Amino acid sequence: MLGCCSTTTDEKPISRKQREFARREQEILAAAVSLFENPHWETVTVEQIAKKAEIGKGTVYKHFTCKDDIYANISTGFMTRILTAYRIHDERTEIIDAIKEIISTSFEMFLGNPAEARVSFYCKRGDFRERLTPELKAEFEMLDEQFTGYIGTILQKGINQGLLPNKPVEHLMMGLEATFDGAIGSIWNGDINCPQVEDQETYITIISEYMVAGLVGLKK
Amino acid sequence: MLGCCSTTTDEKPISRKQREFARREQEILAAAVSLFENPHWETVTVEQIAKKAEIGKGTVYKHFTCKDDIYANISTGFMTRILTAYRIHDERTEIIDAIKEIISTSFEMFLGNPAEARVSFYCKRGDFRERLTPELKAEFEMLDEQFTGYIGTILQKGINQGLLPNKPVEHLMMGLEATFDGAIGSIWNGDINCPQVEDQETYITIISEYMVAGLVGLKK
Amino acid sequence: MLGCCSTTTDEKPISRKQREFARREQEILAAAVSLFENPHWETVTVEQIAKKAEIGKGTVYKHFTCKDDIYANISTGFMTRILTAYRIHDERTEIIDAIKEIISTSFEMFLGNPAEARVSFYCKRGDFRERLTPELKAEFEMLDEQFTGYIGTILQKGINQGLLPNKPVEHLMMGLEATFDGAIGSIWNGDINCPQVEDQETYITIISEYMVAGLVGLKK
Amino acid sequence: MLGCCSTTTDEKPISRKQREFARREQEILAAAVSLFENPHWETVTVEQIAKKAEIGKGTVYKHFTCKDDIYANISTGFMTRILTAYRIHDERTEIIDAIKEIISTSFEMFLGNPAEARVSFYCKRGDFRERLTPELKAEFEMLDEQFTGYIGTILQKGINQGLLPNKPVEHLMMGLEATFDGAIGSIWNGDINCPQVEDQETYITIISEYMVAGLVGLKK
DNA sequence: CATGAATGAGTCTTCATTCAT
DNA sequence: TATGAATGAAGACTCATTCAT
Repeated sequence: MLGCCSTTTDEKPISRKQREFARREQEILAAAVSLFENPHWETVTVEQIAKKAEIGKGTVYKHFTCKDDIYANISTGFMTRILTAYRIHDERTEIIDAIKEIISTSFEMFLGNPAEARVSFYCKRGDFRERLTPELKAEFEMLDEQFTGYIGTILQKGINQGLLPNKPVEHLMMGLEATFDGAIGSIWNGDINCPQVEDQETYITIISEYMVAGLVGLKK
Repeated sequence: MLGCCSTTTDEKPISRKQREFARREQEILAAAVSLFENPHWETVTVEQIAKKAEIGKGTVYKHFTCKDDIYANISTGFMTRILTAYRIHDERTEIIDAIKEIISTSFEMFLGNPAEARVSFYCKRGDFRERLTPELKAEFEMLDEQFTGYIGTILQKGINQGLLPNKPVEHLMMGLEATFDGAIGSIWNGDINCPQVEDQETYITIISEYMVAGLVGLKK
Repeated sequence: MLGCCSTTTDEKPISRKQREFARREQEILAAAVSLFENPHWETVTVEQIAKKAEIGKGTVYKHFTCKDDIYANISTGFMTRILTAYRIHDERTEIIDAIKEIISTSFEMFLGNPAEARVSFYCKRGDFRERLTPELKAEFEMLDEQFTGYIGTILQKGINQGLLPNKPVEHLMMGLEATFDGAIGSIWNGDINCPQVEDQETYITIISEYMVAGLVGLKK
Repeated sequence: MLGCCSTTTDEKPISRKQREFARREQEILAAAVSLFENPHWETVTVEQIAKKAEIGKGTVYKHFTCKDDIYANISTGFMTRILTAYRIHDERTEIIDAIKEIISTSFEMFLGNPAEARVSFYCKRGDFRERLTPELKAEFEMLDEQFTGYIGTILQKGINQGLLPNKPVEHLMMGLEATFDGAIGSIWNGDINCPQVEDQETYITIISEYMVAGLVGLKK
């Protein structure tokens, strides 16, 4: 009945009222996301979200047990959408292209949805996960697995085809993830990190090439 | 004359009292650092710092104009120490080894001083830098330049020796920095990112190799 | 919608809850006023007001955006009451009597409601007005106009009837206001100013006569 | 030895050191006055005064027991200077002119020395006087008496000459003082009180005329 | 005497969460 | 179910005054 309900498969959507209630949940999340767009997203208050969603503050708590619950739902929703975006290009047979596709899709999703991406970053923190209810925790773990599973499969194919170094896929993924996370962080926070670069796009190109190079280069 | 005074070269530390005052400043910073060790470092209050340093709250404000001033001083101090650590191995002639040295030194410094490192990360944020006084801003910029200067010189040598791709050193640095930042972030935040890894050391080894590979691999 | 709402004409006070909320606002103001009674009124804290009103500190901020907002509402409320008090005697035809009536009503209101009067004095300060929201600023200006309008009309009649000197009513008002303000200030602050006087009433009589004399005396 | 010492007649100014000490006191007061020039004078801190006087904060407390003591000394000094200014025109024989002279001198002194005047206003407050040491209290009382004595004598002459109404001089003074205080207050605080007036000078002229008119007008 | 470092109570304001209607 | 008023702990920062050197 709470935030996480959006992911449970409602077998029998009983009635008008229930549908309305479900829709309200999405409205709250949408309001939150629109407010989180600015870099000081952590300072957005529950009251502001409620106002933006044109509902009462108390109602927010009918849908989400606490503020963290809102964060969590934004994050899981976003992660799900990324997975979906990945799968659109599933048919690619060239492994290296597939990897590049994943990288570029990831950049697109993160930079195109800064609010959700920022929240998702926050939701990766260990201490955040600790605070979560077991249900949400499990949901995050499931999504994490889907990510590693999806990317891991592709990397494994690359290894099998001799395109990538024969190392545990988890290890290969670490470098990718670290570079991606670091790059995104730099873009969000920092004038400091990418000053000589004319624009963001160039930066992303450089980083993307670096990611692939690091992956392939490990081979020897 | 306040916090930042630690960086001015006191030509003649006139008296006992002045020395005591300077020491007190270090005690405050040490207290802050010890408190920032925990992942919730941002929630540490000035009062807690004062209590830890066994002084009154007001005294903290005799040394630092505001909380941000404390952050900034921890960060600049840490950055200075890293630069010093880099330079110890200055005599290395093998470029690739020099790069590896920088990477491992960085990991050692960041993971060995999590509090200061965390704060330094925070101090890289653009909005933080904006809030700073011109003096501190300039100091940060100077340190930033020393970093890019130091690493840039080594990378340039690598390019000249044909060991690294002939690209602007700034571009080469971006990948390195992004991966490093991302890896550090993963370690701090996350159980999520390195689950299959037995220990942190392995993770660092993997990332370090990845960084070098990404650098060298760009060549072709 | 906050503090100032007391002055908007609630067309349909929709519900019990709304009425309760409005009442609470009055209770806060009443608590503040009762606390402002003592001469150190400026040192009264929001917390004290809240405690007196038997509510939480945070609740105060549901009704008033800041401390100044409380001051402003007390002042506008008081000014409105004075205007109402003036108008009770509207039918007077003797101009000099009307003026005396205004003077004595003013003294009664200011001395009978020292807290509100003191705050109102404070709210006349230019720097206070600057800090105000445009809405409150406008409300004050409106009230100021009503005051000058009301008194100005009477003075103008006096001029027309040849009872008062033919000068701009604004000029006539200045002397009145200065004397009144000064007298009130003396009473509030000072043992110093009226020592030989047996009691306050005598002082007021003297000042009132002086005010009228100054007004009429300018004629020649 | 403290602030108030400046008014005791040093019978034997023993030596260099003592003179230096006495001069220091004047420097502190001068620093304070220069700082009190701005309308937010009450927010000036002891530290600011010390810095301006180019001495240590502790030294201030060697000369003045507390902040109020500084206020008091500024006020008594200013009051003394006003009395001196009054007496310059002592030879005037026309009573009405003498009164006008007092009024205009007062305006000149108060508007020409806003810092000292403001402080003096503050020092007239009953609660301020209460906090004072008996010595300072007595000094203020002495000065108050000199004021009432000086002006009272002139007014009495006016009464004797049939120029002023035959009332207790104290009563006559009350109106004058109230108007003067109110006018000064209006000028300091207020955009509100003198809007239609082109400039301050006009306002003062109007008020001055009003004061004389009030005085003389009481006659009948 | 001169100093200025140290103090800590006191200020306003914010906000996630609760709960009665 | 929806609401929004109420809560109160918490936080950054100030400043008159003291006191050891």
